Amino acid sequence: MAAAKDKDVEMEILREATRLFAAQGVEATSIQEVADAVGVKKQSLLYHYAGKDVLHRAVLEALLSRWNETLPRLLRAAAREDRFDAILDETIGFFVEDPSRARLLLREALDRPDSMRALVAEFVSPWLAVLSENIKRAQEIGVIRADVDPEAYVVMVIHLVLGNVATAGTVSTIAEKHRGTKVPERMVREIKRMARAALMADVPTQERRAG
Amino acid sequence: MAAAKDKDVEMEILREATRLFAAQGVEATSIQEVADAVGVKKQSLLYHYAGKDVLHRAVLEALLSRWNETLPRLLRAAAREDRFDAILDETIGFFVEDPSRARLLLREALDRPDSMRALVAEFVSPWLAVLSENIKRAQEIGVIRADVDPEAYVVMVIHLVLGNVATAGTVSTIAEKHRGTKVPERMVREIKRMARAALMADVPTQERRAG
DNA sequence: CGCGTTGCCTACCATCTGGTAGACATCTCT
DNA sequence: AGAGATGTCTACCAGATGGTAGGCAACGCG
Repeated sequence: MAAAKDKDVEMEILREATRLFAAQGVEATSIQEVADAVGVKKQSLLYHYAGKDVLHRAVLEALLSRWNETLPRLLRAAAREDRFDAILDETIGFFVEDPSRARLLLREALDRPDSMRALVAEFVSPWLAVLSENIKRAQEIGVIRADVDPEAYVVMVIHLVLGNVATAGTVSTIAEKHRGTKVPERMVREIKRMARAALMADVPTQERRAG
Repeated sequence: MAAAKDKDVEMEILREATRLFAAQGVEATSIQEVADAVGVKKQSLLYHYAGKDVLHRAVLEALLSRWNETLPRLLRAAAREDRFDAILDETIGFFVEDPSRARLLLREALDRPDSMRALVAEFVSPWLAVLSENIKRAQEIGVIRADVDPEAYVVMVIHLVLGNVATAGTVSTIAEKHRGTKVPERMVREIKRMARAALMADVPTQERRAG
């Protein structure tokens, strides 16, 4: 048995490496640890990924290629009518689906700012450009507040999503007994509310509490 | 020379450790490295701080005690009329003054969620309670939007500040040629604008662009 | 003066790190 | 069947890590 299972092992290594790198950081995770988690000897791992840096790159590439699969859906969403909620939902969903993604990216930004900048330039900038262009056009019509700084605004939303997902159950725990690793629904709701309120000119917020 | 300089060395160690821990993470920073940065032998460092964990704790305590010095000013600010801007300015200022603080806290949240939860409970929760209480009262008067979730809102603002400061020049670079380590003024402005817009019922934003 | 304390040092150590070399076994294709 | 590729392993290594043991000079103080 090879052809089928070989890929399985590589995928498994990638999955465990992603999890551990996200949880502890790349430097703090030994390839030994990854190998153990997969249930294989370190040297077998080194056969598939020639070095730690190779594994590291592979993990990032896997993450970003997944993101690139989501991008088209985002752009399609941008064309629809309720684009704002759709885009935000897709983005939040992507990270909530696997919080390791948020943690990994945040760590990358902290640990290797330069290489992160390159990744951002390649994978985020184009998407950012489209979004902020849309915002600018909406501003001209007056649908969106004129004082919004489009690029900066998008960055803010990214920080909201990444920060909340990555540190779910830590910073967020302040407001929640729920100490799980998942992002409390309450936080997701506030992200959306805030993102919308900071953008829209007046907006009758969809749900209105009895005040 | 002893009594005076001794403290100097300890402070110096603390400063360099803070910087390095923030930049690379605790696990990824060897005490050797810290000692070199201070210009002292590793064993001398180990004389002052019996172990790496001791040094680590000391760094965190130093940071949090600085924060506790800022707290009173915040609460005083909360009593004033323009409290919103004052509080936000103080908070942003605290982290911008030394971005290591933001990075360190973010790393702690990622690396040791449990110990971070404890720190949050001790140093953030009381302050959070006061703020959200204020927000709730303002909601009753109708000064603040009724759909704001006070605790969640404060957490969001924290994430905005921490995220932006910690990863300044990385995620934020998207929108800036300015690749320095400082937080672009543009981002600070958008944080404030967003925080305010998400909170206030209508708000004539202080500066209004020609639309 | 003598004696303990303080601060910094050299020397050393067990352990773990990423990585190499090379022995097997198995699977693939002619 | 036989040759080469493929995947897993044992054995090993040089270097770095956190930490210990202990020497030694300078100082404070009786």
